[in-house]
Amino acid sequence: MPRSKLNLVYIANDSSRRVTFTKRMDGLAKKADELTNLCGIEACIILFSPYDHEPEVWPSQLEAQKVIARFRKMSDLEQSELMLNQESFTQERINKINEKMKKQEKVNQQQEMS
Amino acid sequence: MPRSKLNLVYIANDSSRRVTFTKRMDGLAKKADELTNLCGIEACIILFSPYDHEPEVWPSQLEAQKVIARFRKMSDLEQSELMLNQESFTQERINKINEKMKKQEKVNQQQEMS
DNA sequence: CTGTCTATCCTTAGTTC
DNA sequence: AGAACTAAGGATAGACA
Repeated sequence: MPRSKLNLVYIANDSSRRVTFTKRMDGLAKKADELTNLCGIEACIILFSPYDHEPEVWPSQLEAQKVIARFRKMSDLEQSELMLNQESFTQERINKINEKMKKQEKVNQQQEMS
Repeated sequence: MPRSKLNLVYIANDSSRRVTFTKRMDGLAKKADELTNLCGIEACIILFSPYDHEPEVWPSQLEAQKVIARFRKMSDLEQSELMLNQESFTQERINKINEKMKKQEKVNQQQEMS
């Protein structure tokens, strides 16, 4: 950003793109480090660079695995909750229909008697 | 950082910690957005806040799933490579860790000076 | 390519409404 | 609570070694 305003577009030049990548990767990691320290939270960053055959992982491979595992668990939990909600919603509809059928039956019986 | 130098430690006060979380989460997402645009790469951030029962995911749930899947695949690949060529791989990692430690040491020294 | 420097732009803690 | 502001500290593009 210094010396010139940021242009948010792909850097065509290979070497300067690589330099920017390294600098900004460091910056991003530092920001993440500050955020997690200041707020006492867990986080991870995964990022693929064409410069390395392994992905960049912050803060560490192990920590990232932990965060991903927790993320997965929560996703699963959410889906279960969603299904539970749908079940109860469906059950509610069934109950309502049953109510209606009972009422209708009652009406039918009364009509037969008269 | 403005009005006072940053103290990189857990913010005890609940409401100001939450404000800082929101601001810095935005900042982090912006930085990640810039990095991925400028360098044409894929990335994701997963982060657990105590303010929400679901995790913050950047740039999106779907994109994160993709990145994680790719990460998993590469991890497997790495393990194969590790077995094939353990020495050079290990040496590379050792070099990287040494680099990181040097950088951190430098940061520590700078912080002590200020 | 890797590291250092610095002018300039960006981010954000504290404040106010 | 939440949005807007602003001074001050931080990040970084480009230049250089």
